[in-house]
Amino acid sequence: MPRRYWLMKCEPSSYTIDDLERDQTVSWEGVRNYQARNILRDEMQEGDGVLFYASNAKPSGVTGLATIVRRGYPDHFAWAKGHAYFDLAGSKEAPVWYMVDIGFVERFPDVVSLATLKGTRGLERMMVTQKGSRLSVQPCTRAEYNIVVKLGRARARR
DNA sequence: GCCAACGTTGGC
DNA sequence: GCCAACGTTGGC
Repeated sequence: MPRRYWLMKCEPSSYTIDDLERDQTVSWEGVRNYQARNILRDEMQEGDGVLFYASNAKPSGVTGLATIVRRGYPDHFAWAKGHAYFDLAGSKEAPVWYMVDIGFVERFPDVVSLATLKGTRGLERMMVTQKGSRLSVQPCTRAEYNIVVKLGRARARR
């Protein structure tokens, strides 16, 4: 299986690339959307590349890179009664929701803003640049990933 | 804070 | 199975 690439969103009020740099690895629980669940459960593999995206931020954009360090496994918070991520769907015996672990790779010196992504050739078809794109875990192509990495690193040379 | 876009729920 | 109502996401 060749290395694949993803974009994962998180609001800075919950977790940031700085938090990930401090923690080095973190479990990505709490995703409660079936399309995203399918990606977490079935598609992500250890070593895949992740664009770490800050949503609802000033500005929103890609703040760094991560990688999948543990492929999909059941999100046990889904059956923790009283927990914010508790969900009636599924059970320990028949899990519905899944999570992965991600690891820190690199923090960009500056955020690559959504406006920049939208204005960059080659990213016109990237999911995050489309209007109304709400999926919190999105696939992207290797070409798109590489373009964003270049943008993120280029800013260090200003 | 506003509101458009989206996913989910539930009545019928 | 349709679709209106609702709650959430997330850009601005």
